[in-house]
Amino acid sequence: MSRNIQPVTGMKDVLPEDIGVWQHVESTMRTVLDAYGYQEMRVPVVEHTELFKRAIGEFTDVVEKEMYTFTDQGGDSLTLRPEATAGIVRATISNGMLRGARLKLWCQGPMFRHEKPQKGRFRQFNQIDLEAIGFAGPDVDVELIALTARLWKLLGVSRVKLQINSLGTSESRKAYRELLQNYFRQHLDALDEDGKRRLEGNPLRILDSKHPPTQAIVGNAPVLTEHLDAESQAHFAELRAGLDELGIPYTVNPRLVRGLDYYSRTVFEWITDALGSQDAVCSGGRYDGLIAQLGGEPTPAIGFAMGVERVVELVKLAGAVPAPPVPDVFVMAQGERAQRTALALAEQLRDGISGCRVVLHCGAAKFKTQFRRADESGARLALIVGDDELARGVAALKPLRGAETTQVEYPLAQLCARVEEFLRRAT
RNA sequence: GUGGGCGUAGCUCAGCUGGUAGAGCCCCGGGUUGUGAUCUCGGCUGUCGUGGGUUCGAGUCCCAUCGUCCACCCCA
Repeated sequence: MSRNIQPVTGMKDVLPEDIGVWQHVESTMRTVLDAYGYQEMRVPVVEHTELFKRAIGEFTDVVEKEMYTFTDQGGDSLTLRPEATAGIVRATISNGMLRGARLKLWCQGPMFRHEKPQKGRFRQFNQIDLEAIGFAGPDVDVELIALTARLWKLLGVSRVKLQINSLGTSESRKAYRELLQNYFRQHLDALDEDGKRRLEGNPLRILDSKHPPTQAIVGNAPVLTEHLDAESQAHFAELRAGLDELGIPYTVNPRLVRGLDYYSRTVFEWITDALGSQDAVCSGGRYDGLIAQLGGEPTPAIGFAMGVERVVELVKLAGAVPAPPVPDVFVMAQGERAQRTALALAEQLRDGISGCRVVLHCGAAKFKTQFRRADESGARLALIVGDDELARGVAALKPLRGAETTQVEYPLAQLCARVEEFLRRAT
């Protein structure tokens, strides 16, 4: 056992027993994205390290200590993407897609962050990522959130709550930041280690502290939403009005500060109480400055990322997991000649009946075992090639798991018709 | 990166205060049976996570290390 090759820490296999939920989540999401006119695109898993440093922010946790960065054989510093927005934005610039365009894009795939794994947190995890580029909002902001709300509805997920906030423009945030620093400097003794460290680096995060003495101070701290520039305030008001109109419940959380530097104005987060301490299921926001910052022509945009593993977990908890497909016909045979015949018959069924799910039990197992496998497979019909049948050039058809055990034999020429007839009767 | 719990057959676990390993399920084979349920008989699998140490002797004690789970942190 110790000699076996271990999976890499924090990287999980998705086993067949779980794949149904994944596919359900993915296909439901696809349906929703189609309904809103979003187009899929695919971008590399690896980008130049520089891209993430510039997009996410050099002094964020993600960039400072969580990236999988390596030097390739050519001496370039490359990084496994820790999030998707940077890559998408880079792609729109690289491919000359901007130029005043209105882009509604999405992509899906694995992201990588070297964190310590725990419940709902992995080093390789999947995100569905969506970006609306070229839209200043706030109408798209509302639509984007409506899209996510629709997804929860279709997936039967109810234990999620929406929080929203506005960070203002980068200028007004800078001003607020100074205000906040001044306030906390007057209450230095109430801050814990983390708080003191953040005071210079990212004072907004102190608002999120779980440290009780810090929380007490936070209560009287200046509130971000009260220090927004006028335009951002109007933007935020319209966002709220839009959500109200669509009947999407939310709470304004003035302490909601996204961890990546590029956000401005609208930020939102769907949180859950069902997954332990990793409670963010889907979150995003507006990043009006990012594209210009990465060298594209100034373009407003908004997007979000959804943690697929976490959504899958929520769907499982809600019990809304669709049943896996069941074979139509289970073919069994014993002996070399019979197995060859069975193989041919199975092909005949797949040829003759479109979409027919045929499972073959090849091998030396006895019919007793094969019947058990057939039952376990959930198949409705068994097609048996035994010695008797072989000798007479026929096969036996037998309903499975029913009370009746009548065994009927058919000339092979009529096989497809008979099977089809049976399957039709069974549904 | 910091803390705590856990690491014994494919799976779930038992193994008291140290004396070189067990149960159930699964799997394989036989019997019973209206060939697939039930029942019954038999069988297989482990360097007890890894490496050191203490001891006449360690799954059981000590140290280290790795893995895993949960929390902090951070975030999807």
